[in-house]
Amino acid sequence: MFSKACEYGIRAAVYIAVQSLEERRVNLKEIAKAIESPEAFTAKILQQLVKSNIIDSTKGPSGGFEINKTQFKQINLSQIVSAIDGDSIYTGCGLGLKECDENKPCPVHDKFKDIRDELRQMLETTSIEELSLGMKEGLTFLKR
Amino acid sequence: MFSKACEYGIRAAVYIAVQSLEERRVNLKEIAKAIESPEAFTAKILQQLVKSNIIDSTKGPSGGFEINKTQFKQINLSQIVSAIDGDSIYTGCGLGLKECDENKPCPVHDKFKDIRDELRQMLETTSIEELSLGMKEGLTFLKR
DNA sequence: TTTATAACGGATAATTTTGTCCGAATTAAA
DNA sequence: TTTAATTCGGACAAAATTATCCGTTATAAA
Repeated sequence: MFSKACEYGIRAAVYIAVQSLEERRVNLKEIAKAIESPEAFTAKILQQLVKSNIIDSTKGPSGGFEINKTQFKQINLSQIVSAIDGDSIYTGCGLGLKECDENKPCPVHDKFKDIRDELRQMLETTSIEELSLGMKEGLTFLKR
Repeated sequence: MFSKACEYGIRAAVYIAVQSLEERRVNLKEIAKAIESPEAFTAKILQQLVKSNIIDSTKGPSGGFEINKTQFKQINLSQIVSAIDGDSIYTGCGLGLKECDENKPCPVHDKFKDIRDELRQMLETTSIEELSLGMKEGLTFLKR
């Protein structure tokens, strides 16, 4: 469904969010360990999230990553996915055709449209806040 | 969503089905041209479909690929996807966790489950027959 | 029986994605 | 002011996926 980079990106964002709830800024090493991801690769992904203004970063000692609490409700999965994988998941044809729309649909166009609309709906309505609360309550997990 | 190989595989299967409706057996060259796919790569994918008993092949002059009409109703998208991409699309965790289930769910487990169940439902209930009929009527397309 | 056609199978190559390394820039703490 | 911690950025490497090549096998037609 998503690229590996995107999976790591979502996991990292959720972890950062959970820690930000407690006013904790976290660094790369801690994040990679917490979500069991390759450190250097995760660094690249975090940089993308910083550039997309989804997370904030601070250099130097006691630096690291955090999410501004005022944005908690506004950041959703859709933004993270778009930042990392682009929006091909929404716009691309299910069978890989370059040109596929209502006028010239592929054989599965309508059926895929339904599924993708629901996926989009889900990603857009799932906030980072919601996900971090589930984590905080110990109901969900980010590794294994 | 699917791998490129899987996209080509579905397109090829639909094309073969449409031609089989008219009792036409088609060869690799024709298929690759019709669906605008790389010939040699498509050959590999067709071999997978043959091994999975989704399509039939015949060697030699006037040989090629076809789909047994008696199977038209039984072959669905789910079988093609499973044959090429495996069933990770059904079973894998949306965030890439090795271990993710009701007992130890990732933060998006439930939401993804809903989407994937619908995807599965769609793939399982969409037959190759249905798709080939849309093509035959000139309503859907396999290239561009 | 010979020949040409087409799928099959294995090796190899190109491209993309995933992952690593390392030095530069920044900045808080000593 | 110096040092150490940390992100940032670019180059590089490994792995996976996509794609090609070419000889082998089977078989229909000549």
